[in-house]
Amino acid sequence: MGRWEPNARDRLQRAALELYGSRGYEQTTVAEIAARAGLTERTFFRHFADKREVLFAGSSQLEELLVKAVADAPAGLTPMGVIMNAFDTAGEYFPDVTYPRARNAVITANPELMERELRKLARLASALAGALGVRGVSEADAIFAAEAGVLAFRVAFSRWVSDDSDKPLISVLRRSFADLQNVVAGI
Amino acid sequence: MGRWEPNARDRLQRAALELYGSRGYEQTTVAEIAARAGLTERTFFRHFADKREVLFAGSSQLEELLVKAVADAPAGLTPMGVIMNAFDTAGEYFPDVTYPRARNAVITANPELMERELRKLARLASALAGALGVRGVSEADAIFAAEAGVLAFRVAFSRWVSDDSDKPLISVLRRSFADLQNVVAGI
DNA sequence: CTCCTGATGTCAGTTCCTGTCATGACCGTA
DNA sequence: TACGGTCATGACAGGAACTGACATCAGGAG
Repeated sequence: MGRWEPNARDRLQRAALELYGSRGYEQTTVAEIAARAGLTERTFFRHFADKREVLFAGSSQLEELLVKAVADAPAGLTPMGVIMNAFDTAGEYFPDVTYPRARNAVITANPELMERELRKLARLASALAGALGVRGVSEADAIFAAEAGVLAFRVAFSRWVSDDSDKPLISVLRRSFADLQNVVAGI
Repeated sequence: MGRWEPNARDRLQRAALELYGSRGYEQTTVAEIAARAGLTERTFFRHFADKREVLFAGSSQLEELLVKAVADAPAGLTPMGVIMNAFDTAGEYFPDVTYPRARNAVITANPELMERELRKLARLASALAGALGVRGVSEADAIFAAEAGVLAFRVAFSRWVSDDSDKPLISVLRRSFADLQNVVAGI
């Protein structure tokens, strides 16, 4: 596989996160990222579709993990139960808070990066709804359960990275789902 | 106010929607939009921050309307009740489906435009959560109620523009909120 | 050793977007 | 009427994001 210096993709991701974090996203050029990784601008765009995508390489892995968890969930659960069960497994996908925290700080600091984050989460919700559909859940229920799950996850993630107490993500997630259910239930 | 040919901003919006719709967003250049409106590229960027923003001029109006509805809601309602009440008034903001339908077709056809749409909805949710906070709702409850409301609205809007029966938006909205509540309630 | 494959480099070009200065229409005032 | 101020627009230059086309170069297969 890799000839030349290996792990070009990883080096680009690392260089981008460092530069976005120190200098800011807008003040960083793709040429600078590539140079720091010992590569050229053209090679950057062979690995990542655009300047934002370099921060979102792992999102498809998370999506696959969650979709698989939905598919493998035990029978007899409600749609929302399946989703909550799936996000429990996502808690293990984020063992340490330091890297997600650094990445989150960069993303929340820039509207363009937030846009991309929201797009990835929308794609995740769509994939989860599809996986629920395979289980026989109606399209409407699947969409709402998946979107509600992503909403709870998004809030939980935000709480998790901005909290100093180093609680595990899974406990924050459970609390988040409970809060959502309570609020939505209130007429 | 307006010297020269008036309504430059409107002309730009119209030209953009037409070209995005016929030729596609990516195949349309800003210079072409400006030329169709009888203006120059530079003037386009004086009216709109970027090539996407030209489709989202009305979103701040909707936000103001909904925030005001939250602020003016009767006392004694639950957070979710306040939000549902506010979105009822939004139904009147969209009397006719034809323009929203054309706009929606353009947006859903392009990922970059979808990103901007999601950002606008996230901003709307944040504003609504803030308005709930002013009413004394806790931050957690405010965020979940606002985000859940925007979720129900998003699904309702999507159903509304893709439905041929020309049901009024408000009835689709109520159905959407009810579906969301039912699904989220299920453990 | 030679051929082939695939990752990278080089270069030209388009488009988005911005800064800067010039222009010209409208308005108020004398 | 004349004149100056204001402000939307035009004209121009330039940076940076991205893309297509072609060259190059390391290593593996034969």
